[in-house]
Amino acid sequence: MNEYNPHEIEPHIQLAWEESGLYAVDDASDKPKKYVLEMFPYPSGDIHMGHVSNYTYGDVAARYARMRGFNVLHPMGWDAFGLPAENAAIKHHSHPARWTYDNIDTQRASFKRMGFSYDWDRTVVACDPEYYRWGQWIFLEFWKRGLVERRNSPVNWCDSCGTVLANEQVIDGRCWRCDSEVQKRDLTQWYYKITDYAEELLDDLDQLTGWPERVKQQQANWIGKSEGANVDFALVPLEDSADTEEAITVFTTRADTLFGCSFFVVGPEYDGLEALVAGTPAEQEVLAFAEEARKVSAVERAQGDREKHGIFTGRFVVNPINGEQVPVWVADYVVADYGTGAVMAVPCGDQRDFEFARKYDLPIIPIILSTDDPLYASLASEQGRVVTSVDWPEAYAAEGVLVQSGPYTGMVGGKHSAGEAAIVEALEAAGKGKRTTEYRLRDWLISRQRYWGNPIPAIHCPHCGVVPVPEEDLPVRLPEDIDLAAGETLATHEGFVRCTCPVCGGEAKRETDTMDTFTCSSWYYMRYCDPHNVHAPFNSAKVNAWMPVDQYIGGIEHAILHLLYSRFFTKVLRDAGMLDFDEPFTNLLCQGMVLDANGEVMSKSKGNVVSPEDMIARYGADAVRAAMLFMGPPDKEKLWNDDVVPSMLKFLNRVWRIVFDLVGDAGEDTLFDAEAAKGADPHKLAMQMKRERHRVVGKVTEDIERNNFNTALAAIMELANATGAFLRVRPAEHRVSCETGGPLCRDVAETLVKLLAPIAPHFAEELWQTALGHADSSVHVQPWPEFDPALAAADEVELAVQLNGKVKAHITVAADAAEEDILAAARQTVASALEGKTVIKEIVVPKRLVNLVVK
RNA sequence: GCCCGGGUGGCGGAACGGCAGACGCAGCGGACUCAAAAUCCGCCGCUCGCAAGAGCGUGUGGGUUCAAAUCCCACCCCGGGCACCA
Repeated sequence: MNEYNPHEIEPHIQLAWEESGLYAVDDASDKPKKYVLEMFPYPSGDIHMGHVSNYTYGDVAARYARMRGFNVLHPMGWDAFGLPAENAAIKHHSHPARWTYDNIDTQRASFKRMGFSYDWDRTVVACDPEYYRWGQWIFLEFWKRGLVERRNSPVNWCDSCGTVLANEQVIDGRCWRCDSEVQKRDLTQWYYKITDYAEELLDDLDQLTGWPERVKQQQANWIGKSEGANVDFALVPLEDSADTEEAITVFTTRADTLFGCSFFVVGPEYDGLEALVAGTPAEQEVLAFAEEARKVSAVERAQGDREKHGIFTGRFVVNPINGEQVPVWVADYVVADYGTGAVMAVPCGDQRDFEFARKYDLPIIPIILSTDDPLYASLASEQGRVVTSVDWPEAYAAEGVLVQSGPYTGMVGGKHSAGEAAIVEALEAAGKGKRTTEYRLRDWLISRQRYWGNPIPAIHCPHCGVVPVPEEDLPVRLPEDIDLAAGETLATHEGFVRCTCPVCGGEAKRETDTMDTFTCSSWYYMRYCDPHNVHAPFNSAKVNAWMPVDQYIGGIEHAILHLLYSRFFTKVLRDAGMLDFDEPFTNLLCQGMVLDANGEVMSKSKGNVVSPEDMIARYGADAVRAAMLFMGPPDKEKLWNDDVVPSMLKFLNRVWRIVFDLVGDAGEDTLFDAEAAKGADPHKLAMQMKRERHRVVGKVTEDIERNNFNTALAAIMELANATGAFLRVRPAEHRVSCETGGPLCRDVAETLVKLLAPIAPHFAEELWQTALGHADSSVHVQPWPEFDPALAAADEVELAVQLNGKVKAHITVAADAAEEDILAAARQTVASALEGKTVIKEIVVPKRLVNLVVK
């Protein structure tokens, strides 16, 4: 009897797969397509358990789809630009490319050892000029379409990374990569105008029925749509000024509360602040206050409830709804880059304004109330203005009824209320307001002041301005002769910077910023569909044939970043006529983190990292794969437990023996137990075996379809257990007969092997070729086992008998027994408990239970 | 504060409103063995009981239902996202 030895079989099977090109994809196949994709890795070094989980899920999905008869595209590549490579190069006095490609080699070897079924011929490496060239091409396309902008504005600067960051890369005021504090700086930078697509990016979330709710929610939060109006407040001129035309515009979602506006606030970053206070008595004080307020760091600002500070500017504006003059304050609670950087303050309806009014003793005018409020009756009929500043503990921000609001008194107020609509309409008619929508989403800042990235294809000409590099000159190559350790950068690299203007031919300077690494990952999944194209980023027909990705798998940390940017790219390229779909990823699986046994994140500094390579070396890749799948549902966090891996090896060993027993020669049964077999009914056993085989195939199929890999594997274990029990008592003389041996046993053996093929691919392949004798074929291109629900159905079922919902006994009845017969049997079983009681209701749930309600 | 998840044995986790704890780990007992490992068989939520059995059990408190881990209401705790966004 041979033994299962993963270390012997895995390498030679991997080699055989590679030599036969088993996983090469044929574009011309007439099978239906299935695109299974996992987020490509950053080549940071050896693979970790997060990679194992991510890519094992993908590999199971891909292998399963292949066996279901799909033409499966399952590629792999590397997200190879980025700062870690550059830092490593500086540290080791080498070149980022070297570190990157070394790590890619390491990871590729590990992925092969894991047995992942990629078409390696389609590999995309983001730092390869053959790839980044087309990223530049796409940049130029965006430029043509008016989606590239270069502008000066306050940006997030990370000093330790030495570059600016996109909003999405700032987490609680800190850099996403190095966690150091981000500062605000005024710089001229390059942007992709993702806000042009804000509306569609939000609306189309509804189409994504195959995405987890939490991811869609996060994107919706991030885009942050608010419907409201811009309202103009005319500035009251200073006495010695003749200018009466000026106005300050605010954005508000609560125009219904306009009658309660008792003051007006601009933020310390407000553009026109200097002009506003010029010549006022407190000019210097106000400017000093604003300067001080601007110094507060992003981290500090992110700390929730901060005390509000403000100062009166000495100026007044006119409330457009009633002509009242209200004072203009500068205060630190106004967000600079949202809306217009100025707000109308309604302390009655807004908690922040309320607190500010309390602190600085500004009027609070009640204009919206609940009808339950004791004030309501008096104010509803009141003709004059009532101002109160004491009674309320907090602002009334909910929906309510408007009072003291002129013609709008009595209307419903609140966001999107009738009162709001009426007032905005009146403002629009008067030319003092305009309905508008604001988004929290900002344009995507894509320029980075780093070497190891895709160069922005632009040229600065003293005569022609900033001009695009002509398409035929692409790619703008990164110079290889650069000494980063010596402090050299693209900007100091003479050979890179000096160029001629493509428009006038004069001397010019090349743009020295590179693109955010997320631009590379925003379209790589399209390149996989046509990876060797030298004429275009991709052939549209090929991409339209493969895309969208049917199953995308990756970490939740990209819920906003990568997934939002990719959706944006897809929509732009669609509008450019290159794509015929709206969304890139139909189904999304966000895997949970792999944590250590105590629920802690694995990290080198904690010393709790479990090495996948170590596990493979000890137990083989198939056991590692099975353990990862068995650990829990893919989208939940998994607490890694080393003990699960050997237990999976044990399980595979067991199946190994079972398969050989099922189809091996007579007399070699290792599992047969003569004592236990005495009196066994061979025919009945065979029927049970067959039923279990069909039931489990149905269950495994359903579970894999829903990505419930843990319960799929549990079901296979059930089949193995049932088969083991069957073999234990199977009389030797029946082992080749029609029902009890022969065809049934062979069918069970092949079924077990096929069900395990996506999970333990080497193991299944070896059994398929040796034990099952299919020496010249691969189990991975066999059809998935069929199952017949009729055969899975039992002819007898056990029902629970409940009294008042509590289980008291069990009865076994024919599966098709009549309800009356079932009830009769049930009553009889619990007869003694029924004595002296009246049955007032009887419930029969077919194939499950009987409940007798008694009194 | 708003919005998503989640809370089930010693542990990881299962359960279309229908027998809570599938499957596995750990533990306990047995077979095989000189012995151990491996393998095989059995037990394994808690409490009381020699047992038959009884009672209690899915974060807490209510409710709906013949029947609730599952549905509804209120609350507590844990994880995540957004947040002075007007």
